[in-house]
Amino acid sequence: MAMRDVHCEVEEVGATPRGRDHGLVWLLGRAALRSHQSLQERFVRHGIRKWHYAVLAAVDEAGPVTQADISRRLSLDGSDLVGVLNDLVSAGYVTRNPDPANRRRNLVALTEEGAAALREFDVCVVETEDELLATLAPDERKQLVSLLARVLDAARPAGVE
Amino acid sequence: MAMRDVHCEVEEVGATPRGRDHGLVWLLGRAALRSHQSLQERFVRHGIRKWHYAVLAAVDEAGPVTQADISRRLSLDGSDLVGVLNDLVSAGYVTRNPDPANRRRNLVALTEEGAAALREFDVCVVETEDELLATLAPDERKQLVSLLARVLDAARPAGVE
DNA sequence: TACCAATATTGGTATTACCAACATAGGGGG
DNA sequence: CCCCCTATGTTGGTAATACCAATATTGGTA
Repeated sequence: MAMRDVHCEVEEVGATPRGRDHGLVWLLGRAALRSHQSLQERFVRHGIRKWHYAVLAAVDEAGPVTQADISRRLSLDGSDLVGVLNDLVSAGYVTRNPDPANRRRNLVALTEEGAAALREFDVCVVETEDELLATLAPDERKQLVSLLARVLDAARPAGVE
Repeated sequence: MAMRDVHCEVEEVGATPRGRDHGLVWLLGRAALRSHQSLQERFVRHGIRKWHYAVLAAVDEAGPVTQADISRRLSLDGSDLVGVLNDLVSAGYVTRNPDPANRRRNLVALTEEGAAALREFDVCVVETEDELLATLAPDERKQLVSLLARVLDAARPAGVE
């Protein structure tokens, strides 16, 4: 890795954050990593990963949708969605059929088994969140979620949903 | 991927979270991803990635330290640290010399250039955090950081630092 | 001395996010 | 109607990350 020479003058920065350990980006990254691992640990017992759950939930909430819709809604690359759907179809959790109105599109719909499985998987999410937020009071949980949602809205590129 | 059959009875779960979009794990993951990308975008102009910054900061704060110390302090795998240090040594940002007191260990120390570069890189972090937290009031920023730190402390396996 | 633990290093793997290319199909303007 | 442009789904590849296994060297210790 070729590191570029540092040539800028920096004598008046003064904004050096004392306690770099507590930077927001750092904390976000570690918290996300741990929560993700904790959730995946539960999902793996059901043979799924987080995107399987996210796609199931999206199809459940939006009714029969096209893959492009799911992709946009979840900010999941279309090519990655294909693999996830292959798994979900194999498991019998969703159906994927061409849209008769527009034969480019596939309509993805939740099956009975998919709906039942989704309720199972929801438990994993609830358990993980309870574990993570065990030390927080209920109003603090709401505060954290609210603050994170606002950060995400601000960081969103341009009016995506 | 072989998905296990869902056989458990779920009739009394009732904890299905309405608004799955707003689950903590989901929000954490997306926020971390976006903030990480925003930071990396700035770091890449200096030819570094986040671990280079983290290691530089750790060496700066802890004085000359062994690689094992850095590894534990940052929860960074020792093998990954080797590569990061190779880059930092090549760039002249740190020195890595055997500890005369214990020849298994390497002592990593910040150079003048490393210290100057670190101050440069700090600007990237400050800019990224300002961008992410632009919509939050100062006390909300502190609240978010505080809540995240508490979540992380709770999720920490066992007395690490 | 002989065994065990710590350290640094090499190499490999799995996951994730993303990108490029492509074939197919729709829609719209000439 | 034909041509162009876009949207869609699909395949394949890449970079970064996190982690794990094996090893050589060294320290400490029973």
